[in-house]
Parts: sequence; C-alpha cells; structure tokens
Amino acid sequence: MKFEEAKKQFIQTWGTLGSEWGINRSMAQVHALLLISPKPLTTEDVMEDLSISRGNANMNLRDLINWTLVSKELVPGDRKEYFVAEKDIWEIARRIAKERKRREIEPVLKVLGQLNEFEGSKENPEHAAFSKTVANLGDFVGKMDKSVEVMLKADESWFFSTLLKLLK
Amino acid sequence: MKFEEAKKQFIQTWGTLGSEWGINRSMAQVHALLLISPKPLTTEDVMEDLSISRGNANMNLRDLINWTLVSKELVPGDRKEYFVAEKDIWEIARRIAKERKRREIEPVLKVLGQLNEFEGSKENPEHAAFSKTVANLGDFVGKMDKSVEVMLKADESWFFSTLLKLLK
DNA sequence: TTAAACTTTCAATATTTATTGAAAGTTTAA
DNA sequence: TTAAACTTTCAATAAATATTGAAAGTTTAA
Repeated sequence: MKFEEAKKQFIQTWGTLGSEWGINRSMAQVHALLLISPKPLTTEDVMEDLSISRGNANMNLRDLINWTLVSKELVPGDRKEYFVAEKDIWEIARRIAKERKRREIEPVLKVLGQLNEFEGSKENPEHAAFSKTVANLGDFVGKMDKSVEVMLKADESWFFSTLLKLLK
Repeated sequence: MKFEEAKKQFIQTWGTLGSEWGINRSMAQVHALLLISPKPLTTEDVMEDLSISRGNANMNLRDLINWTLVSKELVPGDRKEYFVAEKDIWEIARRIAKERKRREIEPVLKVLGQLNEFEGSKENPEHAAFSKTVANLGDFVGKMDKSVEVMLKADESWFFSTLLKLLK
C-alpha cells in the first residue's frame, strides 16, 4: 500500500469510528489528520487535505480545541494560526474521558439521584420495579464514574498492567 | 415528583444518553421502558407508551434483540409476542461491551495492523510520523480490547473492587 | 488610520438518519 | 383450508444533523 492510500484509509477509519461514538465525522477526520502530521497545519491545509469548506474546518478545529485535543500554535513571522494535536494517546484518552464524564456521566448521575425520590408506594409493582432499576443503575453509573476517576489519576502503565496481568 | 413524571424523565434521560453514545434515541427509550417494566410488554404497549409507530417499535425491538438486551417471551394462551429486558445492569454492560468490541474495536484493530505495512521511507517525516501514530494507536486500542476481555471474564464485584480500592 | 490578511459566524442548503403507515408476509385456531 | 391476528418490510416522508460560502468581524503591518 502506498503512503497516500494508507493516510486516506487512516482518516476514513478514524472518521467512521468517531461517528459510531457520537462524534461528528469531520471532527474525527480533522483530528486524524492532525494526529499524523509531523508539523502544525493551518485551516487551509485542513480544508485542502479533507476537501471541506472553510467554515467547516474552522468549526471542527474550534471543537477540537474545546475538547483540549488540539491547540493553536504561533509561528513567528506568520499571521496564520497553526494547529497541533496532542500526540500522546493515553493523554488523549484521559482528556476524552474527563470531558465525557463531566458532560454525560455526571448529569445522568444527578437525574438518577433525583428520580429515586419520587412519590410511590411499595405495593404498586410498577413503582417497585422503577425504584429498583433506578437504584441499580445509579449504583452502576456511580461505579463507572469512580472508575473513570481512577483512570484519570493513574498513569498508563499502572492502569493497564493492573487490568492485563489478570488475563492469562 | 409523581411516578408518571419520574417515568417520563427516566425514559427521556436514557434516550438522551443513548444518542450521545451513537445509539438511536428511540431504541434507548424502548430499552428504558422495558427496563422499568415489571411485566413483559407487547409491541402495542411500546407504541402507546412512547407514541411511536408500529414499524418503529418493531424495528427497535428487533435491534434490541440483536444486541441481546431484550428477548421475546411467550404468554400461554396469547398469540401476541411479549418482550422483556435483561434487568441485571452488569450483564447489560457486558453484553454491550461484547457487541461494541466485536463491531467496532476489532475492525479498527485490523485496519491499524494493515496500515503499518505501507511502503514508506524513514527519511520522510510524514511517513515517520504516520508510522509512529499508527503504531501507538494500535498498541493502545489493543490494550483496550484486552481490557474489555478482562471485563467480560470477570464478575462485577471483582472488577469494580479491583479498580475502586485504589481510589482513596 | 487603513487596507490586507486572516478568522468567525450563520442563514441557506445538502446530507444523513429516523419514522411512518400501509401493504405484504406469517402464524394459528377452528 | 381460510380468515383473523399478528409481525415485518420498505418506499415515502419527516426530522435531525452537518456543511457550505459569503458576509461580518478581527487583527496586524505599515
């Protein structure tokens, strides 16, 4: 396989994976492009390489910056903004986990807590089943939340070695 | 909060979470509905409770069955099909993890493996950066894949206690 | 200042994804 | 058998989401 083909396939694969995980395809592709670039890229570079519009490139770069996966970089003597991606995969995973914890897990945890205080009677099977499910889920999501905290505090080698040495 | 309101909010919250994770909103809502139902439900029950069409209800129930999160149940003396959800949250998590591993992680792992065999030169910085990123990602995704395997073999109490006792 | 270089915004449009509902298909009781 | 009860399919439609590109906004060098 030629380099150009491999590059295309990498960007496309990462885009597909992104959309399966609720991330906009273009954003994942811009990320992929920056991940494999040895040097900072401009908005124009991104537009050309991915054949997308200026507005689209700009928006996705801004989103990636919000996710703390990409940062702006200044090149002395040049007015353009350049962009670089964090390259350390473990650091990327941590930043994504941190954001999703904050944006998704925590709000759900809050709602589940509130829902357990509804006015119901133990005699009513509907109410009883509801209580039980909400409590179990709250418990589980709480553990997931704590697990992500462990991951955020850990370093890569400790985290995986703890898990993996248990697998024959 | 009254039961009916709590129920609505639960279904809505689960639907939102689903769509954030690349799962169709209706499918997550059907799942939520079955999760809190003390008894098996028919397609009609689902249609009415969620105000969705027969086709939609049928499709999402079929999808949930494919994900092994819901199963058909026969009620003697009744021709209708009834549906029940797996209620054990840990079991649900394992089944989802198993499916996503198969559908998403494994294909990506395969592609990343192939991409490392592209024809490139060490001298070319583009090629070198590409190799490095692809190799690092392959390594990381491989560890994720193994971690999911650990989870699939483990039981809930072991899995979480191993992780959580490390968190003060 | 100012005008060129660059970035951001956003209404219009295109694309993708989900939903409907009626028709076709299947199963079962009699 | 057959016809009623039920399930599935799928083309049409609606809804949600992403993308465009031109205009507005901002920054900088001179």
